[in-house]
This record gives sequence, C-alpha cells and structure tokens, in this order.
Amino acid sequence: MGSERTRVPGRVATMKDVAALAGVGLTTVSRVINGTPVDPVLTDKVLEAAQQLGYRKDTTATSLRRADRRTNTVGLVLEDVANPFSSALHRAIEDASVERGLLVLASSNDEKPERERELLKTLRTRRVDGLIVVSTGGADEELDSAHRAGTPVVCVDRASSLDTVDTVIADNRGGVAKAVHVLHALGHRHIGFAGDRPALWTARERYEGFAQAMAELGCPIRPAWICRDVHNAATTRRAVTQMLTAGGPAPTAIVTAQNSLTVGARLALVDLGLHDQVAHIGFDDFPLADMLDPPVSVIAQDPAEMGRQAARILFARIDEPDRPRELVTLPTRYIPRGSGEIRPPAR
Amino acid sequence: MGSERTRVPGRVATMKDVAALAGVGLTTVSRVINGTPVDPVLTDKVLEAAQQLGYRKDTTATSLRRADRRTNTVGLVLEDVANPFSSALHRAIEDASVERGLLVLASSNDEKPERERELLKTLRTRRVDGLIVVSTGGADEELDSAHRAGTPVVCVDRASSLDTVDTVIADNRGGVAKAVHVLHALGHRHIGFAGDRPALWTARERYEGFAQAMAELGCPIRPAWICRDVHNAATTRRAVTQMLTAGGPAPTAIVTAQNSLTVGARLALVDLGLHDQVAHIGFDDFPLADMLDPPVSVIAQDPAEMGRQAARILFARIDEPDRPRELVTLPTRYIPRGSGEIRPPAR
DNA sequence: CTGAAAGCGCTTACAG
DNA sequence: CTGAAAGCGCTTACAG
Repeated sequence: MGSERTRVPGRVATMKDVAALAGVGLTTVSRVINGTPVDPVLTDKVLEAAQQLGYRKDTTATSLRRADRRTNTVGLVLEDVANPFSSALHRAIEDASVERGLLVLASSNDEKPERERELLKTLRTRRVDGLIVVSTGGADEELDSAHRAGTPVVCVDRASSLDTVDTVIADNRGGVAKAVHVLHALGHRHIGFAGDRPALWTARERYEGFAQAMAELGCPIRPAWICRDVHNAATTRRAVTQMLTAGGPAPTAIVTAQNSLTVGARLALVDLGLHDQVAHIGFDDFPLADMLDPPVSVIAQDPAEMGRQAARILFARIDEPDRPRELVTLPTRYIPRGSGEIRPPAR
Repeated sequence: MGSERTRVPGRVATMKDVAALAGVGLTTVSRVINGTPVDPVLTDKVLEAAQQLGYRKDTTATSLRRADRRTNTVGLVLEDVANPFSSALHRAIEDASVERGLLVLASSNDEKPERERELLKTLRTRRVDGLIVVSTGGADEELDSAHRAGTPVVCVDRASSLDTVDTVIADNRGGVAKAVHVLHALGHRHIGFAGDRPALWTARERYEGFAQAMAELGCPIRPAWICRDVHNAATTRRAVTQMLTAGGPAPTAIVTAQNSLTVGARLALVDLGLHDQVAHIGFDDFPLADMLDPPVSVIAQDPAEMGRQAARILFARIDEPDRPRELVTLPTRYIPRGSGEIRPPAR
C-alpha cells in the first residue's frame, strides 16, 4: 500500500515479471496468486514482488487457459436496465452473482428482437458462463443455439417457446384473476381492461387471466371496455379516457396490466375527475403507488425473488449441466391500498 | 441458419476447426472472420465451414492477443443499479457503449468503500477498457492506481480528491441555491433543510449551496431547522416531523437534498396535514413527482446527460490518453409544479 | 494473396 | 515442494 511503483501506462506487470523479480519460477507465482500452498519464504518473495510491481492477475488469460473456460461472468438481457422492474431484477441477480464471484454484463433489448439477437451473439462471443434473459420472444433461435452449445440459459418473466430452457415467471393469469375477483366481490360487474400488445407473452397471459375470471364469474366482456394495444402511459391515458367517455354504459372498475399503463389510467381518471369513483387495480407494483390519492391497489410481483430464483437456477445448471429443467412460477400478492376498494355506484 | 449442427456441450468450434474443415490456413480464417479482404472462393469456404460448425469467435482470446489488449468492456460502478438515478445513468452509458461495440459490467457499491474497492479490483483484473465510477469517495487509492496504470477513469456525480481524473458532476450548489432563491422570492424567510451525511460529497455541496444562498439573502440559519444526517425516507420523515413540531417558530418552507429524502419529507407533511401549507422543493427529480398532491417542485438533474458526457469523455481518453483532463459541471433546472409555489402564511 | 510460426498471460500435467 | 514446457484461441509480423 503506497509503495506501489508508478508504471507507464500500457505496460502492466505479468506473472513473468513477478517471477523474475522474485527469483522464482512462473508456476510458483501462479500458485501463490491462486492460493495453492507454497513454501512460506517463496510466498513472501512473490507477494513482495507482486506488491512492488502492482501486479494484477489477468482474468482474460486465466479463463482462456483454465480447463473449464469459466469467465466468471453472467450475461443479463433485460428490457431496459432503467425501468424499475428490470433494475430490481438486475440487483437481485447482481447480489447473487457477487456472492459467487461473478460479474454481470447487463444490457437492454428495448423490446426489439433484432437488438436482442445481437446482444446474445456478443454475449456468447464473450463466453459468459450463463445467460439470464427477459426475452422479446423473437430470439428463440439464438437462445436455443446457446442452450444447445452448452451455455446455461434462464428465461425470466416470460416463458419462451423453448420448453427445454429453465424458466422463472410470475403467476400472471392468477394475479389478474385475483384483481377481477376483488372487484367482483365489491359488486363490480362492468370491468374494463387495458393491456399491452398480445405479441408480448406477459400481455397475453394477463389478458387470459382477465378473460377467464370474467367468464367464471359470469361477467360479460364488452369490447369497448377492452384495450389490448397500449404500451405506455400516454396511449393508455387516451384509451382509458375513450373507454370512460364513449357514451353508452361505462365500466365501474378497470384493471391495468402493467406499471406504466396503470399510471396512464390514473392520469385519465384524474383528468375526468373519476379517480374517487372508478375502482382501479394495476398489475405490478411501483414506487409511490401508495402516495397517490387515492393510493393505487396493485397485484404485486416480486422481481427481487424472480432474480434470486433465476440466479439460483443458473448457478445450479452451471454446476450440474444435466439436472432436470426447472419451471418456477412465482405467486403474486394483492395489495389493497384504496383504489381497488372503491365500490360501484348504487343503482 | 438452421443448418447449424448440434454440438456437444463443452466442445465449441475454434478457428482451427474451421480452417481444417475449409481446407485453408488459420490466418485465412482469422482474416475472413475479421473482414480483411481474402480471395472470394476461400472466403466462401470459410464462411460455409464456420456456419456448419456454428463457429463463434472467442473474444477472450482475441483481446489477449491483440496489440491494444482491448476487451471492449467498460466497468461501471454505481451506488445501486436499482435506484432511478443510477439506472438512468447506466442506460445512457449503455447506449453510448453499444454504439461503440462495448458491453458494460455494471455493479453496485452500496455506498460502501470496501465493496467499491473490491469491485474496482475485480474490474481491473478483467482488463476493462475504462472505468466509470460513482464513487463512495473511499476508494481513491484504487482509482488513482488504475488511472496511473493507464486505465481511463471517469468520476461521475461526485468529484473525488483526484484532480487528475476526468469528472462529470451536476451543479449541486447552484441548484440548491436556486431552490432557496425561489422560496425567498415568494416571501419565505424561515427555510429548513434536510440532507444526507456530510461524508457524501454531494451532500456537502448541496448544503453549502443552501448555506451560501441563505447568507447572501440575509436569512439566518436556525440549527433546529437543519438536518444533515438522514439518508432515507423513513429517517427524513421523522426528522421533518420533529422540525415542524418542536415548538418555537417552525419553517414555512423546506428544501430536501435528495430523492428519497424528498419523499420522506412529503410523508411528514402529509402526516401533519401541512402539505398544502409548507412550501417544499426537492433536489433531483423522481417518477410521479408530478402526480402527488400537490405536485412536487424539484431541482432536476439530468442523469442521462451525465451518462452521455461520462461515456464521451471515457471514449475520448481511450482514444487519446494524453488529452487534457476534463471537469464538466452540468446545469440543473428548476421545475415548478406546485409544492415550491406555496406562499408563506400572511403575518 | 496465403499460411506457418511466434506469442498474448495465464494454468496444468509432468518431471526433477 | 518447485519449475520448464505445452497449450488455451486467437492476431500479427514475416516469409513464400
């Protein structure tokens, strides 16, 4: 500490340099650096020399040479590292990885299959030890190719067409069905729904959960109250406004199938002054949901738990490539906060 | 596509394999894969063989062998990949990196110097092409060591004691001073302040901005209205409650120096039913600030721009190691939304 | 234009 | 216990 020599940029000390300075063989340096027992006197010499040269092991060379070719890196493909769901997932995976001595290469596919494919290719080129992917669904070939080539792959949040790949998902159908049941129990019969494009696996699942629950409860689904092509707050705001002002009967409650859609719907309700009259439950919790007026009731997923499970399964498969495939479905939880507890107007 | 052979896990095709199958030299394969012009007939043979074997270049070996030792990786150390400020920064850096063919190893220091040091060591071991760091301030030795060893380092959000290192920060002092001026212009003279521990560089700067502006405007600072040791919503909620109910004169306006503190303060104001009476401006914008009642006025930073600048500078230094050091200070912007526009009670 | 050979910084049998 | 040597998968002079 402090005695480290200032080196010229570009020239970094190697084990060979350390060996020369310490007057020992290269193998001995490797052993000391890696903690294999070596004569204490030699050990000291090596440590001293390493210290003096500011030696840092080169992981690049290590993983190239090691028999198992481990890079101690996990490749993570998210939708967008900056959205709260993705980053909560990311954090959980990071924590599990750090514990195991792995670093994570995180990236965003922006819901674009082409970008996802590029990312996966690059990640494979890096020889990551494993891949955790929130897939657009449009890169299954690349995922399958990686899987067949022996790179562990875990799909998260969305099931892929690949039924050979480990997968961690939330109980999307059950969650949305729960929301419908909550509203129905309060007396709501006219329930609207806003969800993302059916191209998204989660969007399909959530709509199915809605449709099934409605059918079970004998509530008719009115096309005018269903919107399945919004994917951000602005478009949802317009769609929900439309839904509530189109003339004819309006829904007394709405379910939104995703974070930003929930925000958009609330904006519409506030615009119309209906936020205290129309019940509203969103799928997936979000920061400050409890500070809005009224607080937003949600079906919460547990992204951190999803991340932990994904990491656990990935590591297990790295350690034991032939273990049986896992498909984990995580439960969701209803958090009543107010907006989902609004009763329908008395007839 | 599709004709790729299923390979046994663990055995991945190399350039040597491709060369053998194509009946050409290894050098030729390398040339084709890297786009150096080669006889079209040979090129086809190589491409065909590569395709058939599902060949993927091994970046690990490439960077070990290349003269410039590039790994095409940037190491990113954030406070927490999951907080909105960090992840916005992350995203901007990712975009700039992808454009340049780099991937980013992102990690969280959790505001712990020891963890930051470990991360930096590991990242250097990986031979990242450069480091972008939101530093705890407690890892300057490691940062300096990296810098001296020729690894480009850019500090973001917080200046370090290292005045040799490229740095991108926000105008923290100016931003908070602006908040004070806004409140003063409305007639507020009794202004409280809640900020993080002075150990944090940004916390110091923001407090200085507050203190200076108050002094300039001739407003006395009352110790009972100043709190400099909160670092999350819960502690701030308590502190602000205390500040407003301690007896004696209470502040008519408060400034909070960070996201979660702003939320905590608003919770306190709501608890006391004072959210429509006490003016409040927060430093750093946050999602849904505009949907609270009243909407929260903030001094906004621009994390995306910070990320872009950091990436720009990093790449510039990678390309030109001897360029002069840059210190960029980004302006902040006041966003009036309501909570900062509340007037003091008439005397 | 093409290819054999050297070598990047390590790990790992293998012999002393 | 220690160290010389081979070799991981590439790139890059260098010779043909």
